[in-house]
Amino acid sequence: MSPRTSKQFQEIREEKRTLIMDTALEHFAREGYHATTITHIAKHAGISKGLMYNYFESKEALLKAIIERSVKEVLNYFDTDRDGYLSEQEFEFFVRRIGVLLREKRVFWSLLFQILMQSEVREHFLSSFVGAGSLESSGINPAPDMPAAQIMKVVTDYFVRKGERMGPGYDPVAETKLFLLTVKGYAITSIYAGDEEEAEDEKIINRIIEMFK
Amino acid sequence: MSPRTSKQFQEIREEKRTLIMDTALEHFAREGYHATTITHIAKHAGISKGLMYNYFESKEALLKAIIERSVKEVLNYFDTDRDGYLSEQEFEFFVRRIGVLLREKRVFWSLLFQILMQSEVREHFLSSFVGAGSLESSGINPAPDMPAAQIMKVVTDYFVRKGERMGPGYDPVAETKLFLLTVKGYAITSIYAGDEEEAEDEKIINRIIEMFK
Amino acid sequence: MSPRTSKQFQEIREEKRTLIMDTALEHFAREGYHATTITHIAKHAGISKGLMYNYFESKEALLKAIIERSVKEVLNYFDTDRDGYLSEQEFEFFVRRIGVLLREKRVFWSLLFQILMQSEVREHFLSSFVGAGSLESSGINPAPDMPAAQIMKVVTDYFVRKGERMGPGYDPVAETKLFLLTVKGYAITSIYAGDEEEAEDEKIINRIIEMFK
Amino acid sequence: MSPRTSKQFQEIREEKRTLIMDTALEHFAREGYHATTITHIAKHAGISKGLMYNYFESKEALLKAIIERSVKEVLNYFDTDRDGYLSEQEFEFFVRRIGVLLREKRVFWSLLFQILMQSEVREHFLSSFVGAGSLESSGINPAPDMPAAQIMKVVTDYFVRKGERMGPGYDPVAETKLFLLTVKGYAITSIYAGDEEEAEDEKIINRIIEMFK
DNA sequence: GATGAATGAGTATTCATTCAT
DNA sequence: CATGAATGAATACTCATTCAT
Repeated sequence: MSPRTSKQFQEIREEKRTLIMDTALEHFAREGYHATTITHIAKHAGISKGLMYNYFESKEALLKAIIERSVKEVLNYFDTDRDGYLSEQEFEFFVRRIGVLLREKRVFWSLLFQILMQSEVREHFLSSFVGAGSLESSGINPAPDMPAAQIMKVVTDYFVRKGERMGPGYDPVAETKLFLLTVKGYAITSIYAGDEEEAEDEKIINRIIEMFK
Repeated sequence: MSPRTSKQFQEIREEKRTLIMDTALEHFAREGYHATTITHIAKHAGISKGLMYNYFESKEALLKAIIERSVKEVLNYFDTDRDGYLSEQEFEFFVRRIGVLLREKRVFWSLLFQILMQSEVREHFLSSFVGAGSLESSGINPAPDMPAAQIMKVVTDYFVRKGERMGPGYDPVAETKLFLLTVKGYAITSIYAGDEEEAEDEKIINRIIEMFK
Repeated sequence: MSPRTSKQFQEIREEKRTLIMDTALEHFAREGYHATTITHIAKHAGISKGLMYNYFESKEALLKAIIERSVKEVLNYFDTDRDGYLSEQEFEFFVRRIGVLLREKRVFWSLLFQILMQSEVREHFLSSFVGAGSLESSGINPAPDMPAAQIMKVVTDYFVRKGERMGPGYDPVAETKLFLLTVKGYAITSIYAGDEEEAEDEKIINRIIEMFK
Repeated sequence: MSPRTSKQFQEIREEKRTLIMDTALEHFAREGYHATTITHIAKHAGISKGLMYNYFESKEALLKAIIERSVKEVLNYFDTDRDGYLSEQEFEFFVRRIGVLLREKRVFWSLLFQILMQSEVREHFLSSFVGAGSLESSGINPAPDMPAAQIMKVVTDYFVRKGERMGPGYDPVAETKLFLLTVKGYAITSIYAGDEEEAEDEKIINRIIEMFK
């Protein structure tokens, strides 16, 4: 009988927001952003279309919120590396973590790649939180203020240092690019592989570590 | 003034068909399939909407035709390898050819990847001419009747043979997967890289060859 | 701490009702009835949407209440004239009072005119308390039971009497119409004029009085 | 069998455009802009909703087109006065013409007034072709480049000249304002009067001319 | 063959209103 | 009394597709 406290309201909002985002992510990833209708999302989330708009200003805003959330989570995942230095041992750990991350957030990555593939959409959407060009191009000196760019820098530095160790025959720039490209390849392979193939993944990760450590 | 022969008609038809497909490909790739309207394509191709439907049954049919055509071209490109055997020298040639192919048909690949990323769409569209799962999964024993599958087989065989050469420490299955994944990573990197970065591509290709030859 | 008396409750209710109506009037007038949302009103009145419906059955009912209240106030303003007779001196006073009234309730008049301009809406809304056609048409013999109609009658009578004084060249019906029309013109000019122009209003009022006295 | 010529297409477009605008004007005026739905307009115009958007970019664009067209027609109506001088005889003619104009385009005026009454909407819509403030405020020296402003100037000049004729007791500014206000009053009275009352209009016009000539 | 007007099913979005708490 | 989450009917707008000419 007594009215809901503002804390209760807060909780309801948070829960429902998450529910909507999770549902939407799933469908955006599977059917594509355009092909997924708000009606569809609402139905699968068990709410009315109208309510969606109580939580998100628009379909695009919903997409942005999803990406923003996941990017934040991913970056948090790498927070331990923020000392800006990657030792050989840490490098191995780093690569393995990428593997875990890909498996754990498969649906999100699927969506993210999809979006990155549309040149028109890319800038409009991602520049703000990923740092334009940091993930998709192989450019090496990215703007240092973006979290994603920081990770990039850490990797680059690792290969530069390795270059010092390896002598003049070693090209750190090319090696960085090759590593990044391999990671991307691993990523899309991993994202779209059926679950039954996962078992063997370990071997591939080991080989990648072996190659670039 | 004299009435055109039916052969001339045929040629005009073929030209216009190509024009439409080229225009559509460009826009599908840049703005995405859904975001591209028939009106837009028709306008940029310099024809009327109605005529579009004279050449293609539907928007989907147009997309299918585009993919079909390009897949055919790509496969023709590898026709020399149809003897089913890839020598070490041929392997190097094979990898370089992939690089060329990616650069030459960037727009198409951009579109293809986009489509492959949508799990729902993938099966519906591609199973027919690429062979389900052949490009996107790393599965190794594909159906042998598909042209894409044949290329796959050639590659697999190459690594099996290399395995025999390398001794028991060498895992051909893992190595094949690693190679495919590297190629994919190279592909998406190459497709979405700006033109200014192309210059350095050669080094990467060389490194890949070195790694897997 | 002691429980509020029912009288206090009543007062609170009345105050809140007034607050809602004032807020709504402001927004209805400025942005238009349709463009103003309940959410907007509630937010600006500092209450919840739900509470709004505790005080008013519907958006339309709110509008009706606003108009009703203002019409009542306006008519009260003219209560002194209810003796049904307008002397020459009283006429001057009457016209000046119209000027004051327009300035004091600008926002309401703005809303009222807006509503009166929609033929479809007019009858539906206003017939009940203003008397159909009394304000917007120049018809001269209105239904005598409506307060607005009574004012109309007083004015008409004034001009009839003036006609007796002025002789056969004078047409009281036309003169009444001209007067009403002038008042209307003055009204919309006054309502929509910027505040800086108000200063000169006095001259206009004087000229109107001069013309019709 | 042969395809339509571009001239035929032109004609079809022109006709349908007019049909849509006429239908929409009618409904906008009667029910108000917001309350009139596109579906409603389309149904009454005997076309599909979709076609509406083939001719007008949006509901708002439709409204703008309607106003633009009518304003143009109205201004053309006064084109003869463009010599910038209004003699006494011409003044009489001018006033009568206003009367005719109001009767002939009643529906449009009804719509225009409605829009002018919403302060929020006014500037957004009308500034461009009417000249901001020229019709609704009584300011006297309007920007001289707007057609509506030119008419305004002609009127103002008329009263200034009359002031010279009338001597120091005559205030041309006040008189201009009074005239404009009377015209506005006449306008709204005329627009919203039923047809049966039109007959008597002549007398009023005569009185207005008498008063201001 | 060629055109673009016309259709209509579908899509995102809005908003008055209800109701559990 | 008070809240704001939830609903759903309505609305503007889009676009692949058809078809008369």
